[in-house]
Formats: sequence, structure tokens, C-alpha cells
Amino acid sequence: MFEEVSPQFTFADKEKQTLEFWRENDIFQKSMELRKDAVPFVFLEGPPFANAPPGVHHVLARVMKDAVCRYKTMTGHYVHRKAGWDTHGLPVEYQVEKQLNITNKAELEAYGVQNFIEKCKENVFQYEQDWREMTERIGFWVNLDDAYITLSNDYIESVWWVLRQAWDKELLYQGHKVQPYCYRCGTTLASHEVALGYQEVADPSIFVRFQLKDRENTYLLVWTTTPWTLPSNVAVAVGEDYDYVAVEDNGRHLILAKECMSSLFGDESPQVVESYKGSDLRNWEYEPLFDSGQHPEKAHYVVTADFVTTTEGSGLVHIAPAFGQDDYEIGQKHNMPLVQVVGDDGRFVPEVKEPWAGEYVKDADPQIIENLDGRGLLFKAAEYTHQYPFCWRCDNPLLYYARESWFIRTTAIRDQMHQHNQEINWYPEHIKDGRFGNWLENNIDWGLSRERYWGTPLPVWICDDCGHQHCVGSIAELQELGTDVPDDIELHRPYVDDVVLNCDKCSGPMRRVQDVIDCWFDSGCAHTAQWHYPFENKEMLEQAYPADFISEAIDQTRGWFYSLLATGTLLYDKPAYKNCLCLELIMGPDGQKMSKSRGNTVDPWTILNKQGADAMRWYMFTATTPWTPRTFKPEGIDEALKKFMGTLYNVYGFFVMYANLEQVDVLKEVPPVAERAIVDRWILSRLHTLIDSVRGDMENYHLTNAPRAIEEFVDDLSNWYVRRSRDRFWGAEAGLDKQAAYATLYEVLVTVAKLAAPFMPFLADELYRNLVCSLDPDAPASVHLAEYPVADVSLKDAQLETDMAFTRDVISMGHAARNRSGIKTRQPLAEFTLGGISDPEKQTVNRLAEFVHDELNVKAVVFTEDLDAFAQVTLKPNFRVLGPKYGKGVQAIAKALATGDAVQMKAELEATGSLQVEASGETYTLEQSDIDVQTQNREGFFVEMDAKKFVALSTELTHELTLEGLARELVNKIQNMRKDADFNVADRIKLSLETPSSLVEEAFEAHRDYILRETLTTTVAQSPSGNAFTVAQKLNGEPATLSVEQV
RNA sequence: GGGCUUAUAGCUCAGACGGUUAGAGCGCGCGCCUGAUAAGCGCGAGGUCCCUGGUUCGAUUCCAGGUAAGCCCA
Repeated sequence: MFEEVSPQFTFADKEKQTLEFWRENDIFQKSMELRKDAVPFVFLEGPPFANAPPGVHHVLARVMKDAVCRYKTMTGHYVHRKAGWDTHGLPVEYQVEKQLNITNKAELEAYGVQNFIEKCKENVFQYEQDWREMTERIGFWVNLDDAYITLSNDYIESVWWVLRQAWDKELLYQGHKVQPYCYRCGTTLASHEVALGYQEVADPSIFVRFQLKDRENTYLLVWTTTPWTLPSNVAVAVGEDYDYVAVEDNGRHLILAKECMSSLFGDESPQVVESYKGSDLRNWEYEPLFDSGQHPEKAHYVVTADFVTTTEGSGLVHIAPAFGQDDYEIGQKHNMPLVQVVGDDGRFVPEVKEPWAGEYVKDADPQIIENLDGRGLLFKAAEYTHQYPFCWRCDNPLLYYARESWFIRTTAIRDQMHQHNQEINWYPEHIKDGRFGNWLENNIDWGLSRERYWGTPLPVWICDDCGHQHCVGSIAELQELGTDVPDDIELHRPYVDDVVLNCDKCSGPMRRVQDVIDCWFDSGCAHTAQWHYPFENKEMLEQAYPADFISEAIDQTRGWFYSLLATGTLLYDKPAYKNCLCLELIMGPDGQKMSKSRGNTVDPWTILNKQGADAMRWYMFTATTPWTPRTFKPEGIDEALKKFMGTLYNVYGFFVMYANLEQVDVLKEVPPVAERAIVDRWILSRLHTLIDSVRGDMENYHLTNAPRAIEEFVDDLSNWYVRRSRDRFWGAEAGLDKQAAYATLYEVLVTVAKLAAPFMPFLADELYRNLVCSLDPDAPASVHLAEYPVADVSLKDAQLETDMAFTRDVISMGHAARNRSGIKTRQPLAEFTLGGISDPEKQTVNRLAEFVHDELNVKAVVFTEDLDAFAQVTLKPNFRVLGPKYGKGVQAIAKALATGDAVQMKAELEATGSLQVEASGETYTLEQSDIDVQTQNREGFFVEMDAKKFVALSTELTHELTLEGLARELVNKIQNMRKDADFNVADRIKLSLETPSSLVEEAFEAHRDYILRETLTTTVAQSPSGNAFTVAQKLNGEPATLSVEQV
């Protein structure tokens, strides 16, 4: 006996019971233990931050990972699933600062670095519980109790080891580069961080006159959008090959690029007084705009540079080496001074002898403009809208500063990274040579250091006395080189800051560089640091590198996908992962990017509590491919629930209900498939075809096609197999056919449960446990411990599948014709006419005629060749065949066929096997395969047709048919009354019928056995007893009063 | 400004190595079936397959250019 399937339930509640079952029986652990000696499939979890609650996009990523891991486990792999947490970095510091009301580094230092990082540690796990609950609830099997955590000493030690490897290969170096800098956070940002914060802003756009020396009344017209950098100006750059002109403007001569004239002066072209090439202007000196202090190096003259354009501005570019990469390089090249009049706090230094000393640079812009205007140097001021980077955490504009920092020389391993990228399977594929490949090609050295507090400390020590540098690669080495290093030293600031090493060159004191490192480097070492390699688990790394599978959102292209590849290439010269599934973003229900400020976020819990995890998962898998941006529609989840899960559950409920009622032992006397009914063989063929396609899709990480195919199959199962087999399950005589029906549906349901288990782990397990475990105590206790189905080729019958599809198509047209006729399906009809089909198709219909009869309630199927009688015939060329043969002639042939007498041509074609067509002066001989005979509806028949075939119903009713129709009407009414009266399905009843209609009377007598059998009537009473359920009915217009009563 | 991706019914999505009647589900209207149904079936309305040009006998499909959206980069 199976456990009864109650109709009263919610999937969400059931899932909680399944979770309880998994927990109590350690099913997750067992699923791994079971495969301990199997071929490993290495999954690497991208560590999330637990300092914010998880959102739906996290659910997406987690269910994708889960489905792959479950699938691989069921197909016989050992899938270790270590969770991970990302913990370091600016986001955490920023949250803690907000919490403590700290706005700058000075306040932070005053608060105390030690106190601060302790707060960071708390903050990092603020939402860990939420993450745990969500992870468990959605059924993501990952070992959270053995997670790698980037803040742990073990993890940091491994990261240090990685850095030491880079150091030994001379790939870790200190450099000086212009970098985006956030004055509030007090740190430079990596390029991928900068990318997060571009916004469109309006900045001043000003044109300034630079007075030339030695050329009276002549000025360079220089453009800039950052007036605050003008006090640091040291040069003006022009394009060597551009044409420049000096023009007359209000008594002054202005030099600008010829191409910029119209944009600056409009239609009123000023008079050109002289022309130059850019190279002519080289070395011309000009008066500095501001006194920037004394510098020994020569400055304030014109240079040439290839980055100058004339599409914007004036063709003359202001150069301030302290504030731009191009500018910095120009300065280096010409040995110009680095004029830096802005401090780390983003304000002008007090030494500036101008009113804007101490002002924040952007606030100083108007003052500077006013100053220039007052001195008659301002030519034009306007606003300029462009994309400008802001700090992704604190939203303040970034400033480009020349700063010292530490780099990984990734450009040295660019070719290897490129090569390893080629070895990775990307899903979707275009990422490889598209977005990711492009990014690798444009690779620049990785700016690693952050002038911050909460992160993996950069393990570089520098000697106070001789400047010798050393990178420490382990705790042991730290203890060896340092004095009084505690055994339990924590590898964080400020603890490691206190460690002083002895210089092995000069015995001087070595102190640590104060920086911490980019937290992307932390997570990028996950393949190694999760094992505390090489200090532990040496054999694990060998097994687990590279990972077979990772999956994260597309924004990780420049993040984790890159950092893993970079560190992996650096360490092992191998790709870090073999398969990478890139997920796209999730849009809110309004189609806009989900964000709190827009208020279109969806809380996963509202769905998990209401519709449940399976429905949410199923929706995630089937709605769209994971690499397409998706609009998250809660209605879509309802659809998954009702359409797919509901249907499957109903088939399952149907099976259990009748298997129990009829006390069928589905495991005994199972008939061989060859001896089962055709519909059994059909659904089994469909099933095994499905197994192959699902496996194929899963091997290719196509996590959308696989469940979509399952969905389609379940629809066929419910709406064709069960629908056509219903009476075989219920009431039929015990015997081979009944046994076959039960065995078939049982096999199908168990197999579907297994197939769907990776996607819908809860419901699949419930089905499996009730269907399998209740019969076989030795079976695996959960579907997730079972083997994934393998297709049995011998059960696949492609012809049968095609034939059934064709027959269903015919039947569907029959339904349409019935609809048109207005005669309800309960009324049997004599004949169903079918035309326009080939001989093999006729055989198909004959073979499957029982389906046509039953489904359409017709007594006979007849074929006709007489197309004309029912349909309008047209002949069309078979373009696919004729196109290559005749090329241009095809259109002429089409015209000839369309204008000729279709009936006559068709007759000729059938009689002789070919047809001569005159078209644009040529004669073409067409064969039957060259021509499509198409049909169109002719009004006035109850006919339905598609392009080729048609069906027609004869609607004439004989007396016998009328009686049979009435009998079925009676059964229908009685069944509905049973239902209305709340009888049980198996209750036997006493029936009474009172009618003035002799027709009803006759129908009842003629079909008495049938009516009694269908309605489980054991007694027919002359008149109803007092407590019978009585209804006055109309049966096809005939009055009758029916009463039913349980016996 | 550059790269990548996407554009098909009101919505969510399929699809065609280029072939002349482009599909499904949801939603809407009408009808039907049903003692497995959180159902199902049928019919109807609803398409410039984003636009322009090219290649071709034939383009929604291939190519080029554009437009719009998304992501990434500057």
C-alpha cells in the first residue's frame, strides 16, 4: 500500500516535511558518502558576502549550482560541496563606518584600528543566519559547517603563500601610477571597482586663454573639464599632424585646431591670421596660469601627444601629470614636475596661496573659473555632460591621483591566461572570445593594494635602514624572521603591523607596508586557500584543481572569473575551472533592474513561504535560459506550480488512489513491454527518448532545456497517456492489460521523479519515497541517493512516437470539427472522414484507430480521395526541392500553378505521375514530389483542415446513436450527482429514474448494463426513498428526475 | 566613445543549415470535456518576426548600417 495522497495540502508545507526528513536522515551527507570512491566532480563555490540579506538573484545562482551538483551526484560522481564566505573589503568597512558615524580615516584611527576590525568581523556575519536559512530552504546542498572563510588565519596564510609565489616570480611590485582614488575612503580603487560607479554628470567645460611668451597678444585656447587641475598645469599638448590656426577674436589672436573652429565660433568664422601644423607649435612657451611654487624642471610649454583629438574641445589639451594617466606619462617623458597641490583628503593644500586653499577640489571649480574670468583669461564656460566614475561604496566622485601602490604583473602572464581561457567551456559560449577574451586582451597590471584596514594585510616588509624588501609567505616564516611573534598571531591589522622583522641585509628593523590587498584577490585564491594549501590537504588540491564547474553572475567576468584565472595561471599555469556558467541579472517585475531605491525587489521568502522552493526553482530553470536577463514575474511561479507540479502531482495522486483501491501489486507479474498496450509502449518510448535528451542537455549545462522537456513529457503523460488509459486503471478486469497499465505508469512516475530530482528536489523525493520506498525497503532511502535513469534503447520507438503525434493531430482537428458542428462529444456520431493524407499515414491512423474512435466518439473512420468535395485545392511548388533545381523559374512555376485549374492539374499529376507546366516561355516537367497539394476551407461543411489534410464529420443521427447519446448523458448526470452528494468514489448506489420521455426510457433499457457499470449502481429502485439525493434534469432536452443514494 | 548580448503575439518565451499558412504557455472572449486535476480540450481575437539597405528565384532567418534595451569597458 502507498501512503494516501491527500488533496488538502500546500507544496510549501510538504517541503518542510521533506527538509525534516533530509535533516534527520543526513541525506545530504549520505549522498556524498555514497560516492566517496567515485570519480570526483569538482564544484567550487563562489563566496558570497553575508553582510546583506540574500535576494532572488542569489537564489538563482544557488539553484543552478545545486541542479548541476545533484545531477552529477546521481550520475555517479563524488561532488564535494564546500561553502565559502567572502569577508574582507571596503563594503564592510563602509557599513561599519556608517554604524559608528565615522567619516574619515582620522576618526577611524582615533576610534582604534583594533576596535574597528573587531566590528568588521561582527558585521561580516550579520546576515549569516538568513543565508543559512535561505540556503537550506531552497534545497541548495552545500556544506555550510565546513565553509572556507576569507578572514580566517588559515585562509590568509594561503593567500600570503600565493603572494609569495608571485613575489618569487618577480610578479609583485611597487609602482607609481595614476589611479582612481576615493578621498573619502582614502584608497585607490581597482578598475573593476571603478566600473561599478560610472554616472552621468554635468561638469564645467571651459576654454582658457594661455598667454604665449614671445608672441604678443597671442594665446593658446585650451579646453578642460576639470578646472581644479589647472593650478597643477605644466604643459599643453597638441596633435602633431593636426592643422592649427591663429584666429582674430576681439583684438586677440587665439590658436586652436582648425577642425574645432565651427564648434567654437559657429557660422561666423573668424578671420584666420596664420596656420600651423601641430608640430610647429612644439616647445612654444606660455605664461603659467597660477603660481604653483618653484620647480627645478622646465615646464609650461607645448608638447605633442597622440591622444589629442579634435572631436571635442579645441585640439589643445591641458596637462597635469598628477591627475591623469596620459598626463603622467607626458610628464615622465619630458621630465616635467609633478605639481601636486591636492591632499589625500581631496582638498587643496594650505600652501596654495589662493582663496581655494583648503577647499574640496570640485567646490573650488567655480572660484577658479571666476578667477580666470576676472583676469580676462576665460574664453568660454559651459556645462559638459559625460560619464564620470564615482566610488561604488560611498558615491563620492573619484579623483585620478598619481599614487604609490603595489601591483601584480598580470601583463606578464597575459598570453598564458589567454591560452587557458581557450580551454574553458563557457556557457554561453560567446563569453569566451567576447566579453572575457576582450577583457584579457586589454589586461593591465592588477592594482592590488588598498590603503585601508579590513583585509588581508600585504605581507611585504621594508627595512627602515637599507630599504630591503621581503614578502613573507607563511606564519612560520613570520615567526622565524620576527621578534616575539605570538604563536596565535592573528593575520590582520593591527596585529601584524606590530611585527618587526630583522633585515637580513643590514640587521635593521623591517616594518610592514601598511596596505591591505584587494578582496578580489582573496576570493580569487579560493581554489587553493579553501584547503589551506600548501600547509594542509596537499592531496585535495591535486584532486580538486582545476574545478570542473563554477557558476556566478556575469558581473564576475572582471571579478571572480578573472581573479581565479589570474591566480590559477600564476600558480599552476593551468585554468582554474573547466566549465563556467554565466548567469544574467534579474530584473524586477516592472522590467527594470532590481534595486531597493526603485522598490521593485522581491523577497525570496514571500515566495518560499507561499508557493515553495520547488516552484521557485522550476520557474528559475524553465522561464528563460540563465544567461538571459530575466524579468522576475511572480505569476510565472504560479504557472510552474499549477501547470507542471500540479499536473504531475495529480497523475501521481491518481495512480496512488487507484493502486490502493484496486490493491494492485505493481512489482508483481509485470508484463514484458512488448506485450503491453500500444499506449504503454508509446509512453515508455517517449520516456526513454526524454531520458536521453535530458542527459544530453545536462552534460552540456543546458539547465533550461532539460526541465522544459520534462514539463512537456508530463503534459503528454497526463493529457494523453492517463486520459486514454483511465478505464484500464479503474474497474477493469484484473489481468495482463490492467497489470501492464499499472506497471507502466509506475515506471514512468518513478523515472520522472528521478529525472526531475535535480531541479525539483522536494516533490521528486516525496514521489520517490512513497512510490519506491514503501514497496522496497532495500531501495535507497531518497531519490537523491538513487541512480539517474539511463535510457533503454530497445524501448525507444521513434516511428510510434511520430505516428502518435500524427494521430493526435488528426484528433485535434476532429475536435475542432466537432466544435464547429456544435454537437457535443458525448453524442456518438457514425463517421469521421479523413482526406488528403498519404497511404502510410492511412496505415498509421488505422493502427491507432481506437484512439480516434474513443477520443472523438465516432463509430468509424473512413478515408476519402475526393478532396474537391470538401476543400478548395491549390497547388504550390515545393520550394525547397524546386528552388535549387530551377532557381529563377520557381516564381514562374508558382504563378502558373496558382492560375491554372488546380483540380485538373492534380488529376493529371495523379494519373501520369508528372505534370507539364508552361511558365515564361519554358516547359517544366514536375513530379509529384515537386508539388505541394494544399487545401483551404470551403464553407458549409463541418470540416477542419490544415495545409495538407482535412477531416469531416457526418452529423446525421440514427435512432441508435440518439439512444446511445442519451445513455452517456445519463451517466454524466449521475456521476455529477454522486459528486454533488459527496459520495466516495467507490460507493455503490441505488438509482431511481422517473421520466415522462419514452426516448429516455428506451435509452436506459437499451444501455442498462453500461449505465449501471459506469455509475456503480447495484440497485435500480422504482421510486426514491426519503433521504435520496434527487435532481430534476434535462437530458438532451428530455425531462427526467434522477435520485441516487448510497447502499 | 568601444566591446559583447538581445530585439518574434498584450506578457513570458520557442523556432527555422534561407522555402511562401511563424508556434507554445499565460491573459482575454466563446464553447466543450471531466469521479485524477492547484486541471484539461477546442475555437476566436491578437504578428511590419525592431528599421533601412545588400546578397538571393526567395530574407523574419545570412551580411552591412542604423535604432532601442541590458551588461561590461573608457
